[in-house]
Amino acid sequence: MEKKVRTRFAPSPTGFMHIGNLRTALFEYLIAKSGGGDFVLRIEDTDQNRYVEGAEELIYKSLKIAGLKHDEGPDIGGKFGPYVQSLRRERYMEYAKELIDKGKAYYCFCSKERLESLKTENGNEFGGYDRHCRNLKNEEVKKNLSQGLPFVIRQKMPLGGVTTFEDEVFGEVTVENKELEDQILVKADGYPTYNFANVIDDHEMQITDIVRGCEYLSSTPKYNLLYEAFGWEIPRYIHLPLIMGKNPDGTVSKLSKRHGAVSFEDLLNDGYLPEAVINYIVLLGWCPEGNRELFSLEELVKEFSIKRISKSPAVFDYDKLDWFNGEYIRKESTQDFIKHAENYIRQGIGDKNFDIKKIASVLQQRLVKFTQIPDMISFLPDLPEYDKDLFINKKSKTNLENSLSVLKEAKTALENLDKWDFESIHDLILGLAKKMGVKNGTMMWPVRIAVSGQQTTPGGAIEILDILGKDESIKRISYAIEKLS
RNA sequence: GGCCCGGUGGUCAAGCGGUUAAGACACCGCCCUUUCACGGCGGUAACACGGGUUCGAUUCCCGUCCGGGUCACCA
Repeated sequence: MEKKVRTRFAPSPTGFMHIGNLRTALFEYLIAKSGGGDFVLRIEDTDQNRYVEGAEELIYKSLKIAGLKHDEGPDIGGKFGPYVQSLRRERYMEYAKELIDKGKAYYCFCSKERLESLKTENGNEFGGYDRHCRNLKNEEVKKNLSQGLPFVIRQKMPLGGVTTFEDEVFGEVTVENKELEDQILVKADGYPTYNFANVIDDHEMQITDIVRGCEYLSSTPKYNLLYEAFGWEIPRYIHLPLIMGKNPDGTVSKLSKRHGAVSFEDLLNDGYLPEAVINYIVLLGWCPEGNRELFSLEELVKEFSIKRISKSPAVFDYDKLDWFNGEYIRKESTQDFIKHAENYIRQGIGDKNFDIKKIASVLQQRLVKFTQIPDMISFLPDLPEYDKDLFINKKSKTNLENSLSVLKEAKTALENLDKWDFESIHDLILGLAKKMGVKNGTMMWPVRIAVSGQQTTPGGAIEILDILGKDESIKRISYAIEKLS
């Protein structure tokens, strides 16, 4: 029987959810779920210098918002716990010692200063560790230990030969062992390094599929050597192509802070919907079989296939994200949209008592992201100062003269209108246009300019009149008439 | 610099030896229209280069070039 798929998301608590990490989590989730397996969350906090307050909560929160529900984790438990590495600290040392006994690892007493001088000495910034302590005599090791000398434990790499592994997306990758440094497994503070803790935990938690960014591709042989040293089964590797960001000079590099908002929280604060972000990033390095692009998470679970993960890096493109966001905004129910937009709308209209629902319905059809709202509707509470040339529009056949007469007619008609709603205003204005023998545009354009003071607006003349209300609308039209007289 | 990986329009991408080389975003034009947006229609635009293999290469192999990743007591 096929073993049940188990993937894990293993972030370190850095205080933000990098978009690359989110994408990795998403793929891990999809691989687990599409195979009917489990998705495990493990916190990798082995760097005690990097402790960030509240970081773990942020991880839970982000996963929840993204809809990536884990089956095991620090917050919900599971039979392979604890799921926080600092809580598993003792076992790593035991495993490291086991490796020493097996002759696959060794104590190293080199000082950081010595290591540093190794690099500067020969002007060789890429020079690695010189394996100084690899062949220390047993007595010497014992002596150093008993003297309480600080030490690290290093992995003993084979000096020759090659290590080959199979990656599900990149295929067979071979690295010469001499390229592999005797990497540190246990640090001087007794904590394991990422590379070591990762292997131990993945094995203990019975992770079957290791999914991660392909920046780990070249260090994977080190992992395999560890698995082999322990005699453990090597998991499947699934390395994901990197997400790149555009640099100001036109080049690209691994997406990072300098490319702007790249954490999930930033994107959310920027007015993007989580569903849109998820949908967009899943298409970065993966594509479905057909031409469809819009997918819910559940649909992705059905559709996902490791076979269709691509190898080449993908540039993160805000234009496309914007498009997805617009699509998702338009798909929202009116209720949901209002829920998401309300605060932004209130921010835009200040203390004015406009109908939020009416504003929302006008916005939903043309919004790209929620943060645009205040600017888009700022003309509602306060009529901006504008140039009367705005009344001139070729397509609508308007000029200063006919705008004035249209506005005068509109004003009196509007003043006599008792019932102020979309329907009534609509009929009135259109009737007026007919009466005056002008095309609708010639009627609407001046009115819209008069009540908005802007060349482009969300919604047309009638919607704006409706939102503004009778008094304010007439006030603005009067002002325009004055301006044109 | 060593090693590893990649290279189809500006971006995401299908393709898997024979295609008029899909589709989406962006851009441009037209239509719709009450401005904008939405929607509809159309358009510009790509197989990095050089060698092989083959009747035939975007597709397979090699080299070059370009891009990225990695070389921490970070993850």
